[in-house]
Amino acid sequence: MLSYTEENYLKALLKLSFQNEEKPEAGTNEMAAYLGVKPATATDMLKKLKEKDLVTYKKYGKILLTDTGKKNGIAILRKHRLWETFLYEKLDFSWDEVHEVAEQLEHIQSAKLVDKLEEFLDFPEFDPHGDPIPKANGEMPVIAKTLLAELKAGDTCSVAAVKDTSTLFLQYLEKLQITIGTKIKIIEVIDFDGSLYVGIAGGEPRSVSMKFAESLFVQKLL
Amino acid sequence: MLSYTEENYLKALLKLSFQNEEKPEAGTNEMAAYLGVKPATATDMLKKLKEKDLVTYKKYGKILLTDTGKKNGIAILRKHRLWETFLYEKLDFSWDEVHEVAEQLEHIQSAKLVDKLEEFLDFPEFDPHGDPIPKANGEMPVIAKTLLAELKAGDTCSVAAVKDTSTLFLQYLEKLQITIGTKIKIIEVIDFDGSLYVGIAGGEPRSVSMKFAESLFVQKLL
DNA sequence: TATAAAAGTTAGATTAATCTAACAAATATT
DNA sequence: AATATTTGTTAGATTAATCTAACTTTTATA
Ligand SMILES: [Mn+2]
Ligand SMILES: [Mn+2]
Ligand SMILES: [Mn+2]
Ligand SMILES: [Mn+2]
Repeated sequence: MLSYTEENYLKALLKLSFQNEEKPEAGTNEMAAYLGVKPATATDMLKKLKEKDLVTYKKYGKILLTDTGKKNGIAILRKHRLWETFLYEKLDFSWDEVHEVAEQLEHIQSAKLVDKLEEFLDFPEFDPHGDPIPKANGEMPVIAKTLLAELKAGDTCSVAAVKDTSTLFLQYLEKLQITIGTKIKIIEVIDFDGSLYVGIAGGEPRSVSMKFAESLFVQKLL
Repeated sequence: MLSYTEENYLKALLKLSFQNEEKPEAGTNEMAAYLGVKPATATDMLKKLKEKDLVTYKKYGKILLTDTGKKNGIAILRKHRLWETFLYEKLDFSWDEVHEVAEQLEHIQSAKLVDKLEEFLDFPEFDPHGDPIPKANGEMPVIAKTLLAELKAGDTCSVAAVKDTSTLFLQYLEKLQITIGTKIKIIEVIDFDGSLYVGIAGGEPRSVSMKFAESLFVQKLL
C-alpha cells in the first residue's frame, strides 16, 4: 500500500517525464520544486521509493520510474482525470475548479470505484482540459501536440488541450468562449511580438498574445 | 482545518452519542475501542480536541462534543451518507460495499462538492442503509426507531433501516430480498426463542431469529 | 470500608513527513 | 585547470499519530 505522499511523488515523476520530452528522468530539486517541498525532503522520499522498487535512483543521479512505479503513477493519473471529468460533466464544476478537488479524490483506494466511475462516465477518452485518460490496463493515447503558436496565417484548427492549466488562463479562455473543440482560424501572425490575429468560431476576430498561443494545444484542420 | 484523524474522532463521538440514547457522552476506552486505537492514543487526541474547543473533556471525565464539534461531526456524517448514496444509486455498489469507500470519501474537503453531489442525487433523505442524511444546515430528521422484534403477531411493517450494518447481515438481507421499504408481516411470534415467523412481500413465509429481528428497524403500518 | 477490577493517564519510544543549516559533489564559467 | 555556481545529501530537529508499560483514579464488590 502506498501512502498519499508516496503516490504524489510517483505522479509528479510521471508528469515530469511527460514534460521533459524524450528524457523521462528528473532531478531532486526539480521534484522538490514540483511538489512544493525542500530538496532534503525529496531526497529522503526518493530513497524510500527506491527501497520499494518504485524508482531507480542513486546518489547525485537522475531519477527514473521503474515499471511498477510507472504503473502506479498512471493509475493515479487515471483516477485524477476520471474524477475531473466527473466533476465537470456531472456536478457542473468549471474547468478551473476540478483540479484541486481531484488532487484529493485521486487518492481514494478502491479498484471497483475507478472502474465503475469510468463506466458511469461512458468511458471518456479525455479530461476537461483535453488530456488523455489512461485506460484500466494503463494504456494512454499519446496525441501529437501542436501549439497554436506553431500555426501560420490561413491555418484552421480545433482546440485539443490546454498546456497551461492555471486558473487565470482557464478563466480567460472561458471569457473568450474557447473550450475543447472550439475552432480557431489564424488570420494573421504579427512578427513583431509573435501575437496572432484570430477568428474564434462564433465570435468577433481578435488578437491573442504569443504567451496565449504557446499555452494552447490544437489539432490542425485540413 | 481538521486532520483526517481528528475528523474520525468527531464522527465517532457523534455516532456514540446516538448509540447511548439520552446520554450523548462517551468514555476514553469506549472511543478507543470504537476507533480501533489504544486508550492512551485516545487520551492524547481528546486533549488536542479540547484545545481546539471541539469537545469538553477533563481528566477521568466523560467526553461531550461542543457545538462546533457537533457541527463538524455532522458535516462528516453528511458527506459519508451522501457518498454512500452516490455509490449505491449511481455506481451500482451493493449496500454492503458502500461503507468502506465512503469512509475515505467523507474526508474530501470541498463545500461545493458536497452540495453539488446532494443536488445531483436529488436531495436524498436517507442513505442506502436507511439512515437519515443531514442537510447542509446540519438538520437531521430524527426518526422514531422501532425494532422488528418489538412487533406482535398480526402486525405489518415496512423496513426502515438496518441497525446492524455488518456485511454478513446485509448480504443475508439481500439473499432474503429484503431492502429498505420491503413490507413484512408478522405471522407468529415464537415465545420459546424470540424468533418470528414472517411473510416477506413477494416471498414464501419463513422464520427469522431474534437476533435478526433485533437488527432491523421498521415502521409499523396501520 | 477495604480491596479488587475497570477506566483512564503519563512517560517514553517509534514512524512518516517535513524542515533548516551545514556540507559535498557535479557542472559551468572564466 | 581553477573557481564559482548549481545541485544534491546529511545531520539533527519538529510535529502528528501511534504504541507499550507503568502508574493513578474511579467504580464495583466482597
Ligand atoms: Mn488536474
Ligand atoms: Mn486535467
Ligand atoms: Mn457507513
Ligand atoms: Mn450508511
